[in-house]
Amino acid sequence: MKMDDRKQKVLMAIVQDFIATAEPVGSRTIAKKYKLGVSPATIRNEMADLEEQGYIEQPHTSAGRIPSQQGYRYYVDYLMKRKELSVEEEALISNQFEKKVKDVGQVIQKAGLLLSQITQYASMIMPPQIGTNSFKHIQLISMHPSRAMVIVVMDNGMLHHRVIEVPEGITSNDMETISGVLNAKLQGLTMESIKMTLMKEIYLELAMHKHILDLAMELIQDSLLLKTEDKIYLGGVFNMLNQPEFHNIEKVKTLLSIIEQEKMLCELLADRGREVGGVTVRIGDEIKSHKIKECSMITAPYSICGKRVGSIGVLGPTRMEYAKVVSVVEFMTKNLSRAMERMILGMGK
Amino acid sequence: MKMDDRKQKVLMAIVQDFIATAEPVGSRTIAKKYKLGVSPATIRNEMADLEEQGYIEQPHTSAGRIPSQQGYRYYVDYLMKRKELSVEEEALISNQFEKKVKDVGQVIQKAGLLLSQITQYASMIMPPQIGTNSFKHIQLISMHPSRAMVIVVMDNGMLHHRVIEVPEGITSNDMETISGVLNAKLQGLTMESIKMTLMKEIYLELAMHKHILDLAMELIQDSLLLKTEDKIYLGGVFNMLNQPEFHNIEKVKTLLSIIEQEKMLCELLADRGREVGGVTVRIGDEIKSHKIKECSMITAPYSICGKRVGSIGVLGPTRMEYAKVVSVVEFMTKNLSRAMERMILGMGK
DNA sequence: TTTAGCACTCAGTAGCATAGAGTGCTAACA
DNA sequence: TGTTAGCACTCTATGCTACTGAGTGCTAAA
Repeated sequence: MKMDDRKQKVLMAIVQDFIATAEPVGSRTIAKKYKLGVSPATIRNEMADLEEQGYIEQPHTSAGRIPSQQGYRYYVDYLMKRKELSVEEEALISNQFEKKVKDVGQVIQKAGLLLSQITQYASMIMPPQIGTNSFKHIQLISMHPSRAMVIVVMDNGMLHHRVIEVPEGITSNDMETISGVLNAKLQGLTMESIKMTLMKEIYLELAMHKHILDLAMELIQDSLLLKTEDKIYLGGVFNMLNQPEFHNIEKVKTLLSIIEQEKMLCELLADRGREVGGVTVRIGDEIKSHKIKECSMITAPYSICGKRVGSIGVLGPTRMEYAKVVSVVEFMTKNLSRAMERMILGMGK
Repeated sequence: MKMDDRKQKVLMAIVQDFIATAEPVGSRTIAKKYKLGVSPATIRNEMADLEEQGYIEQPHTSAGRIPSQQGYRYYVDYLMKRKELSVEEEALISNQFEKKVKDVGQVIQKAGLLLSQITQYASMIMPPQIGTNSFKHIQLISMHPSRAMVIVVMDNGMLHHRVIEVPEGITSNDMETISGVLNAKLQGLTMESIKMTLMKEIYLELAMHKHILDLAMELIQDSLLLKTEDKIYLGGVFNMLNQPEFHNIEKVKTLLSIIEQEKMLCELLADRGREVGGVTVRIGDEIKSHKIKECSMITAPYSICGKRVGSIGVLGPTRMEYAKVVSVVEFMTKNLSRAMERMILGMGK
């Protein structure tokens, strides 16, 4: 694993140059551009070694070298220096998050847009998961003689609703009663605590409205249990088309067909692999989908009051500007966390 | 405008063949495949006429003919025969819509998915607009000493919510009072009827809570006025990549960059141009966006209880299967209308 | 009015030579 | 022992040419 200092410099030059140009890098280029103080011939020797060790590869004999997956990994783990955001970029993000927003969805959307604008790759954002949050309020609203809307509010501000069928003859007053009882009994509890015992208690109290109660409970359960909402904000996928590796339509197609399978992406976002300082970098095959090829993914969780509630991520070609994206993603999680907290808890403006 | 019978047949053959193959159509092909009972030479003469009149064009001298925009228009207006859906397709749609669904969003999503699956083009669906709907219920819920959530329910089942800041010291009871008054005064009214006079009345009654009332009213206004939500469901954009006209990356890029500007699409969806039997077909330039090239759009409104509340549409290359898509779009609006009605009004299962 | 025949046009493709980038190896050098 | 210059070699990319084939438009005959 330990590597000669000069080899590291050569590898770094190759990775950086390839990231910048998308062209295989030759020994002459390195000697000229990165002034290691040695001749191309020496660099060629180093390159031969690096290739033997698996850090770089050659598309064909008369071409320069490109980093292998292992090469990128070494770069990310040992060589890369964070590239901080420019003042303008930081300002752009901060500004956007200072503005008033209506709801969680909007914040998510904004974050996604920024992320893809700044990185020029695709962005993915998983909205706050509510699996372990607690129940805040339930409201039944009569919509029609035989229909009612159930609204469930979670204490983190998320909201779920559904229209259900109710037997005719249930009055608005009945609904108020049911809402009242449910609120009194369930408020502040997490799903784990809503045990059968408790349920029985409520059922007794509201025996007359068993049917409607069943439906309401179903929704509450759904809201509380639905772990991974399988919804995910995807943005800037089209940026990817500007990357030279996607000038080939076939590649674009496979990429996009994957991206449409949101579920799988969700899992990837949720799972934190080898995380370093909060940020996870997955390179090539490390994305455990045999179908995504030549892509890397950088993800990080954001939190509300220190509790991780969701993740954001950037998907780009393996030839990705890791140094930059890692910084952006990190900065974004901080801002997103803060914005979420402000919105939900009512701190600050 | 009147056209020779045989010319019509030739034009029809050219349009149909080009739609099917995406290759310029030659005189020999027409003579062989479409057996008009005349020789290629005769067809060549007809084709020369058709070209002169602007219905078809030639990419280059030694190629066959392709329909011009005007040619497609003539085809759609006078020649095309609806191609009804297959039994399987109808069943697929009906089945999907019979299933239980949670909310409007889900129905919309389902419709979009079906539309793009069946047509293999991109689908666009505008959710029900609430501009003129009436207010059903408002609920204030305390989330935190200085934050409350306002939930507004419209009588068509749409729901809007926002977290607002409230002065500390407002109790849950106060909120109940406010909710109560607002509900009593506003229920069933459309925005048009919520006039200043009425507002004053409420303000008097709730003078003590002016601030929070302002915020609540703001949300109600937003919910009621927000005409075009500018949200739109887009699906199956990636299908388009299978169309040979989009094998050129540049075209894909311009197409996709347009599609990202949802707002403009919204306007197109909302506006019904030359509508025939509920369905509007826009060919090429007729889509009033100078940037979308070589695309056609087929749109139709769906309704709830006879009132048009939204639109659905399909976007594809000008070389689109008009006959099929028109039928699909029409069939889909019917099903979507029914599903919406069922969900919101509580008819049927 | 229709058709057969024919010369003409032009995109696409295959073949071929050339240029250029980059390598690996060897031998000389510090 | 590590570094470098020189050189032969490999392989892609590019441009050129010739050829093929699809399809046309025109003319003259049926």
